[in-house]
Amino acid sequence: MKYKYNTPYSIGRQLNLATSASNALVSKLLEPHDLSLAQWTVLSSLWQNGELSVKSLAEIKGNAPPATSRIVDRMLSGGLVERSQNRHDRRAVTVGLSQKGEDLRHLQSIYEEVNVILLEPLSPEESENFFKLLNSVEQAGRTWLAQSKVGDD
Amino acid sequence: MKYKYNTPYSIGRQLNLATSASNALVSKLLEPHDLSLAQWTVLSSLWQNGELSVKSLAEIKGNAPPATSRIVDRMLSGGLVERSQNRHDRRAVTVGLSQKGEDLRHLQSIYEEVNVILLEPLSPEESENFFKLLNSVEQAGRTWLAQSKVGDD
DNA sequence: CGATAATAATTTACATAGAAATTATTCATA
DNA sequence: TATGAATAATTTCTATGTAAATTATTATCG
Repeated sequence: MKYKYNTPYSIGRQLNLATSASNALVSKLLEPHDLSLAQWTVLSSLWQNGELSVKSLAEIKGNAPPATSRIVDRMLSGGLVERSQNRHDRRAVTVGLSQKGEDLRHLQSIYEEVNVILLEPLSPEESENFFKLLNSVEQAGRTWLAQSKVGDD
Repeated sequence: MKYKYNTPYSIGRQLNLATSASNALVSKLLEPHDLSLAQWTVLSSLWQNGELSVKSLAEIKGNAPPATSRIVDRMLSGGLVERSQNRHDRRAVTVGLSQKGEDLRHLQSIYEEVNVILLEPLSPEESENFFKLLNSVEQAGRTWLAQSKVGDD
């Protein structure tokens, strides 16, 4: 079979393909440390910001609280984080690093390795531009979604 | 809380954020038609290429066969596709459109609507460039992954 | 002040994804 | 041509994601 399939000129499709390649790469790098990408993301948020609520962790990762709540559960079992009650708001939970989680702080820089690998074919200007384009597209998507909710489509 | 959180300058993170916004947008557009993104993707592949094997569908979508096998199962139950045995290779399965799946062909163009929404803030040149950059990044990731397997890291 | 609305987290239900193992079939080659 | 390697699909297991419902707590406002 010489020619490949017909595929649409779809930004959504290309976004998914690139993201899935990126995520596979990160998973590979994290494998020796027994960390999933989702877990690394939580640790990274804590390394950079200190203690955070589940809501904040979810915001940073860009997904819904239930997903984050479960990841934190697993990380608790794995001894990577600690959970305590927020003193000022008893609804809220404070998630912080355990000693074990703190000791992995050197893994923070993995995202830089990934940047280097993914951006290898691009010039510094193109790389910078790419990041900005991704951000524009994300904002355009979110803006449309927010408006579609107002209109109650 | 005036200032947002500290987040890494991570291409992987920005890819995930943009992709998740895009996917949420598509899901919203497909909702009235009772289709998931995964199902639309299978239909789109069939609309553009005619009958395909599970392996081919998985390749086009860019994921592993088990995922595709399951989606096809659900679509069979929903009457969107038909399954038959490949005449030349009895291991292979041929997935084709049912009448119901054929009747949804007008939904093929949804990806163009999504392109318009996501690329709205960009000029045509920037849009074209963005698509190429996504492709470069995907290839860089896949190349690295393939090499890491040879080296048996 | 007290009723109602909003918020934080979790639970449940369901869809999706990958890896590994399994089965059936085909290919390659000695 | 017979046997071992490769391939196509599926099943099982585990991890992850969203949406909706639930619980507990806090905020708002008449």
